Amino acid sequence: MDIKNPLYKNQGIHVITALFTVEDGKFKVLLIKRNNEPFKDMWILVGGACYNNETVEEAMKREMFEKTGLKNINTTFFRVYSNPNRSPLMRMLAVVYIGVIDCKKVSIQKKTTKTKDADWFLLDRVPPLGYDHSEILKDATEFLKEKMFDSQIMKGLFPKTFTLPELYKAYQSILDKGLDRRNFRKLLLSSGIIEPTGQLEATSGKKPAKLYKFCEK
Amino acid sequence: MDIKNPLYKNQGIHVITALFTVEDGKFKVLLIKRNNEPFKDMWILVGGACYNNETVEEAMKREMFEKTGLKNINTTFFRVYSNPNRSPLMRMLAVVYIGVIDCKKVSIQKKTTKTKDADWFLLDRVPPLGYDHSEILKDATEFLKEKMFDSQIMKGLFPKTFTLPELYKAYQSILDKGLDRRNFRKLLLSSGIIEPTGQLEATSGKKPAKLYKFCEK
DNA sequence: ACAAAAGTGTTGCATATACACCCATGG
DNA sequence: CCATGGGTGTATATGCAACACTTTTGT
Repeated sequence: MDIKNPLYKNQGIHVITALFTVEDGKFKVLLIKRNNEPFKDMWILVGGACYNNETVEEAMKREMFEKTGLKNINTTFFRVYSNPNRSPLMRMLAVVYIGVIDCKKVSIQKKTTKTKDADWFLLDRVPPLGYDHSEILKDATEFLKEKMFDSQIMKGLFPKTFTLPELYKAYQSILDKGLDRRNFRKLLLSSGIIEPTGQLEATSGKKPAKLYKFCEK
Repeated sequence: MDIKNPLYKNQGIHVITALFTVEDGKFKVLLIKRNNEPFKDMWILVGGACYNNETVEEAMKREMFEKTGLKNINTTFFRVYSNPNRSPLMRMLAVVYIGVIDCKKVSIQKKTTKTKDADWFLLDRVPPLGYDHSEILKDATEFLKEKMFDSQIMKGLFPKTFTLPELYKAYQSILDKGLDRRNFRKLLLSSGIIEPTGQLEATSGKKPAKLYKFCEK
């Protein structure tokens, strides 16, 4: 392979994460505001370029840390965007991940050398995004709704333990529709993605709920 | 983005297709023999580098044509392989597709400038492959077996019409196990991925079977 | 004993599985 | 009329959806 060949040279890989949360019953996504061209001052999903010595998973984690200060984020591969013109300066392939975390358990770094702001946005209040990130976000939201029921994708929202009523409310917020409370319970319990811990929540004023956790692996 | 930055420069994208067939009841994969370093004289899956002006889908189709002479192959995205050392000369991300075709309806170009041979291999007779293609082939085979029942991934084997007994035999060959003939019929008919054409096969010596086709889109 | 929220159960419908018989054709 | 292979049906089990009642706690 001739790395001077103009057909191949100057290709790059974007690693992007659509990071979601549920805060006070509201479904939100994390965006960062760019400090440099291209798309200076525009909001985009968290991400950046993959280095030569990294897997895309490693690059995705590094970029998340560099641009938001977040570490150990649980993410799932989503898909690849490869339109040659999706980035204006050079040809950048995009490898996109999806994650969900509890925004109250972390603090987001607002400014870095490459970003001038970072914040959680309600899904119906997202501004036009740089690159093709508006399209990516739309697709990623659909994907999350589908995969919530048969994957550990929601583990990041409840990394330790949770009650079924808590989980139920989070699912309703993301799906933006009502679910049968009792069937939801049966569905999740029989799915094999969560397991009981045998403990009860610390409560006040009502019947304490049982604590569950997402299964390991 | 600084394209002289050694962290980013000289990255490339491999587009790879695990192309399968069923010939005389035998499940096979198409391999090509390399003519150049690296992995000179070794067999690999069909693929090559993505150009700057192509989507990965377009590159996948071009590479398929250049290295085998095959056009209009129906493929499905499988996954990304990003180990930085998976290619020895430079960092190459791999975007992998899966397809299934009828090998009797096409002729494979044996030699090109980059390949010195091309052939269908029984899955249990595949030699050690170049790059990380042995691992990719193993993963892709698993994926095919799972997706056969709820996607159009098998459309390439029967691009026009087929009978249910023909389809049944192909499925058994790929899964390498027995299925209930009558339940297979009901499963496929109710899946919505195939539809009857109203016609019968041209037969000799037995009851003619009805012809079906994969639904459009 | 009451309010509030957690937890459990039942029934019907749809889908999947296991299994047996009938039908159309060519020779 | 028979051999070959295609096509259909039924009974059972399993999974999902709609729906109502009981339990536990703090006050």
